[in-house]
Amino acid sequence: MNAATPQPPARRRRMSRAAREQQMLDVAEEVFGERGYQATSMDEIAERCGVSKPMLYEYFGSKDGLLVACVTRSKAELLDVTQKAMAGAATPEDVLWRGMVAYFSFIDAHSDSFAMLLREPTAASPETAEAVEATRRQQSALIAGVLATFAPSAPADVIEAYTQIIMGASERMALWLTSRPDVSAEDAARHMTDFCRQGLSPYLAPASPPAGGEAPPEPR
Amino acid sequence: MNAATPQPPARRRRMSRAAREQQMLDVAEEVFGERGYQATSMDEIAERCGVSKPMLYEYFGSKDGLLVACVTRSKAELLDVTQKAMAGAATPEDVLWRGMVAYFSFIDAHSDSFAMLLREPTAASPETAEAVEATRRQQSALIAGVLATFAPSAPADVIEAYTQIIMGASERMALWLTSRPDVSAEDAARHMTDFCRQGLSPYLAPASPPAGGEAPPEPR
DNA sequence: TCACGTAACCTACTTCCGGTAAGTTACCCG
DNA sequence: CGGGTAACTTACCGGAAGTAGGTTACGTGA
Repeated sequence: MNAATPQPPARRRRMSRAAREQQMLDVAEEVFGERGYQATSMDEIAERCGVSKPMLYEYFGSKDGLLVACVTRSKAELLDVTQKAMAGAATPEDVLWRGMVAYFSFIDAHSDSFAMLLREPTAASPETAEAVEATRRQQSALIAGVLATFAPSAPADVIEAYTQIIMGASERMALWLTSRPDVSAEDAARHMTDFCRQGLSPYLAPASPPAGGEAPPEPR
Repeated sequence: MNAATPQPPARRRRMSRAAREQQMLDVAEEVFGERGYQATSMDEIAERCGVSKPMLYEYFGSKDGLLVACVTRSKAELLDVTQKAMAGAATPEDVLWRGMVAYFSFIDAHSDSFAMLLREPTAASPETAEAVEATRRQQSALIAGVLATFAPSAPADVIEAYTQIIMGASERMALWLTSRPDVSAEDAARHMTDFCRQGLSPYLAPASPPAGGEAPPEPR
């Protein structure tokens, strides 16, 4: 793959800690995405970085540590994109719609590495799984917040349960999306918002204006 | 460690292929559940079976193969229990309710090993992940069937999407359930059915009788 | 009841990979 | 231009997956 590009400057350069770290994460994300966590060896990642294995351990401590770093970075980016997208919304419905579109679009664009992120994160030790679960909690917090404004009359346990429902549904939907080239991110978002709007209807804020207008393109 | 217990019947018995296979699956499910996939060694499973490692390879080919066999067996059992529970239902709503209760109850009862099943299955090679995904498709088929009777007016793509939504939501909900001792399987089932009934309402069969009566205990 | 074939089983190994110790080299700064 | 530091390497260990080939218990027919 890189046989034709033996690095323009044939000499390998020393890089600053920060730069090397980002490069390692880029490479690791790519290789994990290609091969899966198990099938990836640290030696291969190191080689693709043009560096030797102990460097990876210097920076990330362990293979698990590297995976967690990848997941953390990607999820943070995903969360950021989603949050920014929702910021411009007027109505709660619009928040939901924009959030979903941003979420699915991002995953669709990064599908190769994200398939791993959505399924692989639990690959290793319980502590690793816990670290990954922690990033998921950030996302739950965001969703719970949306739900609380969207359905202010819902009791706390319902909010909590529905947060889990929406998280699980979104992840599975994202996986489905990556396996179906004919389904667009908007399609996925529309199905999700349709389902969720109805699901939440018993708790809907009564004061919701008569449909934003540019928001969800109508259940067809 | 085992110095004090030199096995009550000091002689180890030879077992038939079928019996040994089931015992191995039982032990593997237990150990995977305790330690997680990665942290479990084939030697440990073999030792707990009172047998040596090559036997495991004789029967299951590889560590992945053993995991797949565990998952397949458990998921088949889960599917069976769920299907049987739904068989006795009168209305579509009741089908949904009974299915959910059976599903969550089963997972709650087997929580230790099922936490692994729900999160760990993708831990290994892509082929393994695919094998596990295949068992998931059986479950999708069941759900899609329920949806088709529940919401006969829904178009095919909606059925498909909602199937994924419900699968993901159920799995996430199951995970949440196992981490929350104060939440019962019925609680989880109630939240799911409430949400789904509403979510599906635009496509509901018009002829659905005015609420079963003994089915979902009312959204509180 | 005893030989005998087969299938369950084991010992002893190779290989591969995660992880580490200890030494080396490029670069920055005075 | 010399010294110090931080990026980097080689060469190794231990442990677990997977395997080759031999051994022993058990059912079965004479």
